[in-house]
Amino acid sequence: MAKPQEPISTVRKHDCAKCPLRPLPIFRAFEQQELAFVTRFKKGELAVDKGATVLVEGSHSAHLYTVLSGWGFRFKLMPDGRRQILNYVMPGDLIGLQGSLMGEMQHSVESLSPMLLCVFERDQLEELYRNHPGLAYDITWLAAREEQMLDENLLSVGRRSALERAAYLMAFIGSRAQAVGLIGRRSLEVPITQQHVADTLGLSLVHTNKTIRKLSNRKLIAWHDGGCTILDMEGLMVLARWEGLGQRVRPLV
Amino acid sequence: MAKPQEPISTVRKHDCAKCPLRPLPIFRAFEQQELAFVTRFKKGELAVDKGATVLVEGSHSAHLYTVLSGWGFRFKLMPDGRRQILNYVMPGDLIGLQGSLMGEMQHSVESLSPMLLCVFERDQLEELYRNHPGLAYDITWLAAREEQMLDENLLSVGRRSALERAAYLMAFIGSRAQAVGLIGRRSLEVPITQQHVADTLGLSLVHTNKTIRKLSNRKLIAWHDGGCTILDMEGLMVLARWEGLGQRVRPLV
DNA sequence: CGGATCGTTGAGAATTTTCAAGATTAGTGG
DNA sequence: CCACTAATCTTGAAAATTCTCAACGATCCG
Repeated sequence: MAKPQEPISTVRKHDCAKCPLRPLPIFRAFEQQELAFVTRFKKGELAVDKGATVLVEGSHSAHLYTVLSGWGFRFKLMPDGRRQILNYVMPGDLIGLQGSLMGEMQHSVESLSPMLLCVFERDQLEELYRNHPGLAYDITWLAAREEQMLDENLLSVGRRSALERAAYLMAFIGSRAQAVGLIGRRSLEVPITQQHVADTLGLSLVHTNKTIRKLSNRKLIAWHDGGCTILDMEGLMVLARWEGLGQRVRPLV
Repeated sequence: MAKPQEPISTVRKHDCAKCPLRPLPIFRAFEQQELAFVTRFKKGELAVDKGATVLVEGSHSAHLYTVLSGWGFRFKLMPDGRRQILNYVMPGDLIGLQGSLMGEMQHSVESLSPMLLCVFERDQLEELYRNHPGLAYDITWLAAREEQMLDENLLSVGRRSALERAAYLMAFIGSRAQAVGLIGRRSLEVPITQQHVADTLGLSLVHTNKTIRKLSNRKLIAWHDGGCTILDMEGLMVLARWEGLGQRVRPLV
């Protein structure tokens, strides 16, 4: 596991009206009035390095974030150090909602690359719900989407073989990343280590290594130090017996 | 797997003002005005038998439900029949939200006992968000809680040994059931088969049987045909290395 | 150079699955 | 009442998967 570093905050603030994410076809268009509120809701930006702990289990964060750029992951630890990665976070994802609503964070979030996060204040959530039902609905929508992804991940860890699981994970990450333009058409590059894969799939590092090798041999992915490239999304999905996410237009808060 | 039966609907309608659930200490008190809306929001009740399919993957349900009484579970199937149980549903739980928000159900729900469900209409969700921000907030809260439980389940399936996993599951179900008065102080009776346990833990039926035997031998649970009794919640939690759910007061919609 | 991270490999050990069979119980139709 | 079926739980043993242990190679960086 990478040694977590401290977040580094910056003052620079992207204008929500010129949000680089919102024009993507995957995100629904916003009303002028919604945009205005979000602009006001946004308190600033947080820039973190690769390997930084963005949110930590057990803490009471006063903030929630929307990922503007970069990769990260959500995870839980057991007292004896076993780690389970729950999901990956990518641009457009809202993180810290659980902590904001229910008080204490029940999981941590760490970055896989430098990340830029839009910072919102928990205390303004109430106002959002009171005055902007459309945005409130969007937040619930995003929570339901996270739940749906967790359902898929749980099915995978519980019922797929090691090889299927690894194929599913690569296809899952790849298709999500593609939808938000994180990876180009020809450079499906994912910045994770085999330890991350192991902790996501619920497998040992050694067995993960051997499983990844099989995917490489089949030319479905290519692994290089500190990351991998997805070569054949279609093939991965077939191997995993996975239908793919319904990638419908979604809100961006 | 039990053969799913058809739901049976009834006309009888509990008065929300006399809701048998709301007085429980685990649920937060409602404003008079919230209660009034919920009463209007509630379209009726659905009574289903044990083994009924309440919601089915792939369908577009126009309803969502709050469980008034009984047990059930959420699950996903793979094309070849492998089944993963994602979570259990108990009184006070809201089901069908994913389907209502995102269109198509991505999982199914089946009953483990006769159940009584309060029926709400998807179309009125919008009005709820527009006019009752407190309730909207509650719904998001419930979605976040579901996500939190899924996180725990995923950690368990991914990183706990078979014995720990089984212990966790029993403690998890037991503590949730206790919180909503589903099981009395001395009769911690859970109506599930070993096949359900296997499909929850991601284990084979045979190995699940042997694992459950170990829990029985340690006097942590007692298994009888078609269900089990939890004997030692504390012991189960220690064995699973599980801290328990933060059982805070929660909303009931 | 020395330390740290990351990936790779072989081999034995442990866990878990699969296969096959049987016991018990409850319900059903004759 | 009885024969029969279906569901559930049990058990043993072989097979397959996965884990642990123990190395080692490569790269990067101060």
